[in-house]
Amino acid sequence: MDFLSGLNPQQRQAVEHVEGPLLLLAGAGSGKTRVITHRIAHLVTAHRVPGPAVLAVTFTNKAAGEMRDRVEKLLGGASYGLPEVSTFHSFCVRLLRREGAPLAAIRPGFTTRFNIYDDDDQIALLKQAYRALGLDEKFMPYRTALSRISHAKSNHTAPEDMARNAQDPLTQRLASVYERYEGGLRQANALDFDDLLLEAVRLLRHSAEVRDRLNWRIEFLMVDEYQDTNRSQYELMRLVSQERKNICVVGDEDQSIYGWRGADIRNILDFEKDFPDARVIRLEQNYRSTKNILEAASAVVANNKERKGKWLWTDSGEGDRIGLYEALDGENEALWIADTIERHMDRNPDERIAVLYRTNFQSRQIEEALRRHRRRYIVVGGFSFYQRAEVKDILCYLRALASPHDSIALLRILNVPARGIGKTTIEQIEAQAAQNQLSLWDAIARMLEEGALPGRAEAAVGAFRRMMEELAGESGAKPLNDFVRGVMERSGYEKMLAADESPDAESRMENLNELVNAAAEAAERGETLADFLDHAALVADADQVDERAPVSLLTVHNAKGLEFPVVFLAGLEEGLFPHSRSLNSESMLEEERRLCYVGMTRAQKKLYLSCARYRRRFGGGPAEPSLRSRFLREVPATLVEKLSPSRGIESTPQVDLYAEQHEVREAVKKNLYTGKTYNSVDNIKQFFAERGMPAPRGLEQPQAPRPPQAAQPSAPVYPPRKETPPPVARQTRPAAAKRLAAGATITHPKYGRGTILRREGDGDDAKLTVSFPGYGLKKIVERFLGQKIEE
DNA sequence: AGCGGTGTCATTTTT
DNA sequence: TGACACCGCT
Repeated sequence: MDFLSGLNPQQRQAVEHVEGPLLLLAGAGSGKTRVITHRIAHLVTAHRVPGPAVLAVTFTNKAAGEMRDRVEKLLGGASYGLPEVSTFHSFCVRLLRREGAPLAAIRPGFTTRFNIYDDDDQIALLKQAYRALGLDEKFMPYRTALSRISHAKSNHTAPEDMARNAQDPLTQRLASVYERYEGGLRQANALDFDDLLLEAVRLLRHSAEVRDRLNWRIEFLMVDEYQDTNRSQYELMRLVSQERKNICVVGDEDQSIYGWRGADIRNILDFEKDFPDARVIRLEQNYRSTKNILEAASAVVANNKERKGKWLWTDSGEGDRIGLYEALDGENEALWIADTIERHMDRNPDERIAVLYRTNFQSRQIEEALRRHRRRYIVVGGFSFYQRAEVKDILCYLRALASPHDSIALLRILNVPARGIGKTTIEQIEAQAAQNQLSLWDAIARMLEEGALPGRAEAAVGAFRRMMEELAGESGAKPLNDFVRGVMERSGYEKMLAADESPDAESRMENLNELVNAAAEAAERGETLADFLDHAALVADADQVDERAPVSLLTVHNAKGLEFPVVFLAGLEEGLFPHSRSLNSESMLEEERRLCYVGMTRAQKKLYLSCARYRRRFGGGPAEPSLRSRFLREVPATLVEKLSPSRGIESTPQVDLYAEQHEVREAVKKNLYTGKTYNSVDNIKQFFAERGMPAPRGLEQPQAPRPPQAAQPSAPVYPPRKETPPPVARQTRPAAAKRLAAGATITHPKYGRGTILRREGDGDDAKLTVSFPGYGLKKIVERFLGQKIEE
């Protein structure tokens, strides 16, 4: 078989590279998956490398699955043995389960039957730590604490280190939360996602035997999306490849968008330093987008300093210019998007369309507008199957049955369904556990023995314990799916749902049936309960990305790795994209810019950019004026076609147009809009069914006629404002009221440097909304700022 | 133990 | 707007 034909010279070089470190800088749409899979196939067939001696590591299950499929297809049914394609985390789990025993020497209590704690579990553990320390979320939001702890862990900062180096009382206390958090993990013999990597690294450092064995087995290592690796992933990959140095990393520094999660862009920027004899190959030919799209995106990202520098080129034609629409407000932006989508679909019904945005809340208005056109769409993101509350509940039963000392799992189900174990009782048990360093399960046992609980509580807790013991006795005695079903029945969970009259109880029951199906499939594959739980923890596979959906709504982060013929990138405004939290740090701003680059390069044929002059940030408040994103200014004007209505806000609102729009809006509110988010086909179908309407186009066989009231909102007109003068003021009136316009940087005596996002009012009453790094958004009366103006 | 009212707060999220 | 934690009531 020949895996070299059909490749461009650089791709071919990469595929033919055999020994030694290789850095593959693969620009967007440059065919990197093709190169990786072909290189694997080439190694196996031309160089007689046994399949299993190749390890390819990715971040997502989806990427791993795709790669595995493609390699299998390339190698056909031949008997080379298949390479190992795995996510970082599942690779670590496998390693730790199989060969992790030596870790017990340096991590007392560790066994290879550890539990895996996901997000929810982490938060539950944090809550417990807060409670024990008498803290509440006002001290620090859970998410923030979690992120800080995660960063600390990944940098090998122990709780003691954090406490010692703490510069402020907040960090001081966080250190004790961190300590408790770690203690809770140990107590339950649990590893969080960070630990899976960290412990794998520790294992390989600690045990020369395990390390050598692994290095001997894995001859070639490939790492995908290298720009998104964090420190421990980097260390892990180094350890795995240290013997032969046959490490090939593939990535694009311009697409590094997970710095906030600990990804370290230096891993890719410094690869040549870390591996001095590394070969570097750039894949710069883009096979995805038109010339105009590519140039526009490249021009934007070229403003970044932290990059190795690439310039993508393409053989394809110029294509259309980039459409730019400046709407009056978020609603009109959404209406315009929906309208433009309709026109596209009329002309080209088979071209998939994506609407990308920076933050999830933006999807609401767009959904609303699409629903008005009865256009079928999906929202990517949101809850995956295994994260749903009811699924998680049953999984926690299973976990608590498989490992009774998994206190977080036990805590979650202790009184679900309600069985008379109240808050006070739970607190007592927790206190007992904390005092004597026991798991909740052991604490329960001891309190029952000692008669330490009041009569009613004792009966309830005792009954719970007996139930769990009985259930545990049945584990393994019957097929997994029967066991799961049994748990649902005996725990009373099924009964609880049956008694629930609320409309979504039915769908929750369906989800649980689905869980039983999943268990049945696992059983057929010969998996044990423990295998099944690993799978549930590591595979958050959602029923998401429906490839058939003609219109997808998703965040730019979620769009990474995808491509669409038509792409809308919405909400390009200062403070939204780039996000306000990034405005004060150069490196964060560069990440926003990369994010913008990722968004733009998803488009194959047509790219639309849009922004709004006014935007309603949260619920009810008035729409507030906003500034065009700096990224828009970075797109060369020659590549842009302005689509904004000629009759802009400068002109007086025309009453008839406004009235017409107003009517439409009212109709929308009455007939269609419920304020809820519908993100599955079934929901949309149900939504229309409830209202006795025909289902949206594409959902039903006979195509429903276009609703007559779907008017074309072509010339958006803004309702007269009550207080603030029209926004034109800001852009055409040069420095009328002092020079503190949005975008300027100021220095505040207390908060330091900050960027002005908004200005309200005038004269002495002028209020500024300023984003300060580390403090968030603050409103400040201009008068009090004195002369602290920097620019 | 479970409810309803009130206050607070709002990125991005591969595993 | 809407998700949540908390409080006080029953």
